[in-house]
Order: sequence, then C-alpha cells, then structure tokens
Amino acid sequence: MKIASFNINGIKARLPALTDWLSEAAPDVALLQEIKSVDENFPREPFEDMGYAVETHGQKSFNGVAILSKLPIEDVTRGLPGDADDEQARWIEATVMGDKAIRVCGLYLPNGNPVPGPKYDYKLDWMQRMHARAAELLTAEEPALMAGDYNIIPQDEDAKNPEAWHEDALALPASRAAYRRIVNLGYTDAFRARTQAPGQYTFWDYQAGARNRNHGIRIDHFLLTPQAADLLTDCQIDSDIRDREKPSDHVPIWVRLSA
DNA sequence: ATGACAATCAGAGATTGA
Repeated sequence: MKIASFNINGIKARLPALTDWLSEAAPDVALLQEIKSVDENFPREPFEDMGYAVETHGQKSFNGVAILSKLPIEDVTRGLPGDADDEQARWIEATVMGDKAIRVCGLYLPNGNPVPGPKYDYKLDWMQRMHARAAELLTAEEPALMAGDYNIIPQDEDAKNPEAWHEDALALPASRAAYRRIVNLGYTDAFRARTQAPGQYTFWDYQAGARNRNHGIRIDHFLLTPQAADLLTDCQIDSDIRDREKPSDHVPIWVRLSA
C-alpha cells in the first residue's frame, strides 16, 4: 500500500499539477492539506474518475484537508478532538482497507508565526491536543499513521540554513520539544527510519529563488505507530515535482507499507 | 530595511502562509 501526503496550496490552483502527479505516482491513498476550499466546491469528479473516493474537511479560503483513496475507506472523522470551539479545518481521519486495515490521520499543523502571539499560542495548544490524540491512537496497538504538513523542522539538518529558522515558529525549542513529545510516545519518523541523509526537503519558498538555491526545509512528515513501522518498506520525497509548471511550494512525501 | 511569491476573496488590496 502506497500512502502519500501533499500540501497542495489550493485545490483550484493545483488541479492539473495534482492530477498529473497522481497519475504517475499512483498512490493508493493521498492525504491533502491546504485545499483552501469548502466541501461543496471541492472538484471531486477528476479524482473520482481516477478511481479515488474523496473525503474532505474544508473551510473557506484557508486550511482544509482531504483524503483520496482507491481502497475502501471507512469510519471517516473530521476535526482534531479537544476544543469544540476550534473552527479551523486541519485534521481528518479514516481507516483504509488494504491487505491490512490502516488508520490514517491527515493533518495541517498551524504555522504559528509571528512569535510571540496568539498564533503561536494556538500552535502549541493544537500540538497538545494532537499529543492527546496520538497517545489515544497508540492504545489500539494497530497499524496507524499521522501524516501531513507539520510545520516543524525537527532538527537543524532538516534545513539548508538552520540559523535562519532558529527564531521561527517552525524551529523554536518549544516547537521542537512539542513535536518530540509526540514522537516520544512511540512513533517512528518514516523518512528518518529510511535515511539519515541531510539536504532532504519538502518545502521551498516561492520567493528569492529558494528552490534554485535548494534553500529548503523538511516539514512534511509521516509518524507511524509501532505496528505500522513494522510494515514500512519505503519512504521517499517526490522533490522533482517542485520544478514543474505552477507547482505548490510543498512536494509530496510517501510511504509504502506491506499492507 | 524592504520586498521578493503565490493563493484567496473580491473585484483593490489586505491577509495568510513559512
């Protein structure tokens, strides 16, 4: 089973780029972030024509997550538990049925800038709620994963110019600590389970020639439960996508599981 | 020191992103 995550930065703007990549990469499941669309306006047909079931959790203008699945999909839930007043669409879960059932969580973790301020407070609060859901997910002792745009640079080797990010919400000690607390519950970073190579990024800013200078950061991650990590056979970043026509500023990352 | 780039909503330019 191949499961991908891709922050597309707007479904309307990314339709050709996304369908082209889906045709080539052919993931069984794709977790999308920043669809920037309400559910009613999400263009379902192109994906359904490709054989994908479409499950969205959108909002107007900003955020929004979705799951595309060629496999049977069950028990879809929307929203990160823990705050009934949170109206931002950043979390969606479902169970996809391959040879084994996998619980997948697609997430768009808040950016948090500027620091300090309410947006950073929201980020840390959101991560505390995610920690609770991550802990709960482990108790099932089943294959499950949490994937998406974490807006976290885990370590300095995950940025071309780490010092440029040290005061940023993506890399501040409190941000990294909150991320580590989640990982330390017992999750495996799928990408780092496969390689320790530096210079592997999932985001390059549109500005200042960041892509040409490889001024990137690794902020899109797959965290696996122990039972999912046991099934991991591959994890790669499709960085070439970034050089195509009208690209997202993120590129896809994917895992292959024996499931 | 600033803007650079892109998307959205709206129908100009502010807001958001990372």
